[in-house]
Amino acid sequence: MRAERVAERLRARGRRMTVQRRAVLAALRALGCARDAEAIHARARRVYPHLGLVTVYRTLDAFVADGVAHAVHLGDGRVRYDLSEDGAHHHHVVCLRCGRVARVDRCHLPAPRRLDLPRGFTVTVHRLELFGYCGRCARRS
Amino acid sequence: MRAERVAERLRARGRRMTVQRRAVLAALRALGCARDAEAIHARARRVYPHLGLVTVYRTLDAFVADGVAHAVHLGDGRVRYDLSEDGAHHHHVVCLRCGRVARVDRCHLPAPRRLDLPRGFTVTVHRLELFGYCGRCARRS
DNA sequence: GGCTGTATTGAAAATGACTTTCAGCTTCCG
DNA sequence: CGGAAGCTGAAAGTCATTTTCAATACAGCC
Repeated sequence: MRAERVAERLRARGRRMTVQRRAVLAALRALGCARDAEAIHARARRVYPHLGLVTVYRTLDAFVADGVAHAVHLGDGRVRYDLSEDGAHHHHVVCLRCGRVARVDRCHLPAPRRLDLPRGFTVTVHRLELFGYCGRCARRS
Repeated sequence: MRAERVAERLRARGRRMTVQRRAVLAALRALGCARDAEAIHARARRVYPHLGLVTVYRTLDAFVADGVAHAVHLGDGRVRYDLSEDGAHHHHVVCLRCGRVARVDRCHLPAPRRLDLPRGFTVTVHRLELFGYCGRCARRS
């Protein structure tokens, strides 16, 4: 998603596009897969060195609320973020040894109506995270 | 899993069974689906009122390490726990409105070899969480 | 049934990932 | 351009969880 497209989305919700937010956007784009606020902060500072970590948190919240990014929860107590790409819902595989995270592009979950859910429940979103070993770590262990 | 079976598992790893751990085990059994440390603490105190929250955290860690319980991550910044039942791997559905959590018993994920993973990756575990609305909340919104 | 080495416990303090507060600054609608 | 409303950074605050530490209690061994 280009900066101007993101700016539009933000404005549509009464938010503003700022230098800081552009820096965070650039960092998200540059880093790629599921990075946490600190990594994003560090990277964004290359573009805008005065950027505060607090601003990164606030920007990421805004991005998620407006559908520009989405949060990834790997269960290690910190939230990671991915830029939303149009239509491409995806998941992640995490190496249990080195922590590397990679994308899994196709979503293999059966349609919600085919899951046998407890009575009454309707499913609108799901999260799937895979854990295992990357090639390099598998060879070593 | 009965208390004595749990005691064996703990001892097999050089750990001990204590009154406190029995209380946590009873609480896990009584509460059922995916409850957090605080809820478990509150419940376990009915049996052993002096029980400290710290002990609950430590006990849950031990249980998870020894396969007596497992952690459930719903992405709200606190970890929940389920007692392990023999063989029954399951997932959860969470109501986005009232927060109710229910079990989804069958696991619908294709076999790992049928997932197209990034090259080199091997998957050993996965986590799947579903989100949507329970019958009561769906009716109201 | 005691002894004893070591795991376990609870209280208090520490940690770490966020969140809030607040005064000053910046966007952007008009 | 003007100014209301959104944003920013620093410092302080939350909150779930972890660590520290001295006292206690399991459990294998006489």
